[in-house]
Amino acid sequence: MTDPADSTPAPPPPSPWERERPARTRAAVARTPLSRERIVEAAFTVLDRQGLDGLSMRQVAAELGVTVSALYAHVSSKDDLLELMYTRLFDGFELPRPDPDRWQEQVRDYARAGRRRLLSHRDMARISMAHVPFTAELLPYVESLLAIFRTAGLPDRIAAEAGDLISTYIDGFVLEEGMWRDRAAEQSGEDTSLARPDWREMAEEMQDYFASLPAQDFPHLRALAGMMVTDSSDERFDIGLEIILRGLASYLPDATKRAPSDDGRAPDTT
Amino acid sequence: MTDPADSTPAPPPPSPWERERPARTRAAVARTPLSRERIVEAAFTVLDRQGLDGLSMRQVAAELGVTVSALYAHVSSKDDLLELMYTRLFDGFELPRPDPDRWQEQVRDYARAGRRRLLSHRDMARISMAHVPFTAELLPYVESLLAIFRTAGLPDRIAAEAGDLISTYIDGFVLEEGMWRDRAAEQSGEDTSLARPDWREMAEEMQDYFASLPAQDFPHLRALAGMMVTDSSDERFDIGLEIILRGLASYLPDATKRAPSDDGRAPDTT
DNA sequence: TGCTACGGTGAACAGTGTTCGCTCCTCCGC
DNA sequence: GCGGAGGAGCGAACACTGTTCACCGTAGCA
Repeated sequence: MTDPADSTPAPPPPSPWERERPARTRAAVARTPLSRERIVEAAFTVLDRQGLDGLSMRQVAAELGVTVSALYAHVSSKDDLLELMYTRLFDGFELPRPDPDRWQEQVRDYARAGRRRLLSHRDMARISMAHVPFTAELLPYVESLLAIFRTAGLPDRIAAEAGDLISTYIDGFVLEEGMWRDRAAEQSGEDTSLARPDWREMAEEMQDYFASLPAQDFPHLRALAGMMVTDSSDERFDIGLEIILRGLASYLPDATKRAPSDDGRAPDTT
Repeated sequence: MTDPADSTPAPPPPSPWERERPARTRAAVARTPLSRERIVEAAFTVLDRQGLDGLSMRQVAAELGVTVSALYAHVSSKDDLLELMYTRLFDGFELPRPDPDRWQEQVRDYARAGRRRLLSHRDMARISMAHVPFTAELLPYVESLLAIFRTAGLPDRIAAEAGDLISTYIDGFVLEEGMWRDRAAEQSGEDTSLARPDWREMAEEMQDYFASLPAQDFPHLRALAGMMVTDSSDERFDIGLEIILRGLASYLPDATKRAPSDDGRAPDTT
């Protein structure tokens, strides 16, 4: 805020012509007039840099070169801001036209896309977990998911629960991913930027710990040590997803046809 | 933790004999000397009264008639305290001896008991969601769950993921329950003690809202309005659980035998 | 009787979300 | 061209938060 063109990445370029915008007598530089959109954008910047615990209204204000109280003219509270960020997550999420023959793949795509979006911003799963997509602008997305289930032929009770189930699964899975990442980061480097390869290191450490447990008390934990904590989370995510999908498929009227593994994409269980 | 006598519900009774403990000159009353256990207990009291957002170290200290800094002699941080509370949740959780023929019922019992415990303290699901049961004293519980899955005959990869899956499901479900409860409470009565019957009222309100949506844009949401938000959460919990169990069952070698609904307890899908 | 050890105190620090009175800039109507 | 009105942003304040640290009073031991 000291000089024009300082704190934000792309302020209007200097433009020597138009000597207008005479750089207000105040410290505030002449810049676009602080909308909800700009606040949300700045909040994401702070979130990615400092995590949810470091996301304070003052930090967001500083990011914009503005005082805290200015934010409250556009955002009614911090919860309001978090809800805006949550809603923003769904922007551009593409809604498939339900196809009964491809419903499992459509759900898979939906879930994977959801996870990808949650991973696109630090601690986003924590924010997502604290909200429910029942605001007016998010209803189309839950409608779309329910459409897939219902047109696939699932009973209503099952379809209604399935939406909650996979949403919870996505959020919960990514949340746990984030916890592992945080734990790994805090264990070695304070600054998260340098502590990238320690994630793998921590997975090994955890495996070693499981393997070191007394064999008579923890036979199963030892046996599964290699699978409980693995660095390829993608695979784990797909497995959990597949379990849910199979459970749902068992409720289809013609369950016999597509029961165990028919669509050729289910991960093998070796 | 496995003492024959349960953990702490019985602090030393007043004992009118022994007029000692001369009620220190200070404001502090003469009382047992502030252990970790007593701090956790007080924290639960504050939690139930004021919720997680109202659970501050100062409140806990006040509950004990003690200054904040005194707490830090027994508890290294607030996170430490929360972890203690999380661990305490498992106290007395009974571990079944895995029985391959009853594995589904055992998992159901496990899940229902878990949910019951989460419901026993306000906002407990939020605390649980932020932790992972990989500390030394909690490992027996995950071992026990894995034992059920493995002895039932599930492939290792599936068993490893199943533990995470149902844990996440339990936490996520109860967390959402709590959000509904909170929303209903804040909508009418500020004080949570008087706002009991409004939960049902809000469910109706939500159903009405869904039913009022434009029929052409939200056909499925309208069709499922009655099931998305119902006051009998128990039923919804069991349905989600059943979906997961069926998915898991589909991975059993002899999947044909117990595929759709054999154990007679699965809820019908009418 | 003196002394040490320790559990608890109170004040302080740096930070939080939120509110409110005020200043100053901009723009509109005259 | 000028005066007034509106409003955006400022800065200080309030009531909190988690955490630390120098101090002290009491208890038990020598």
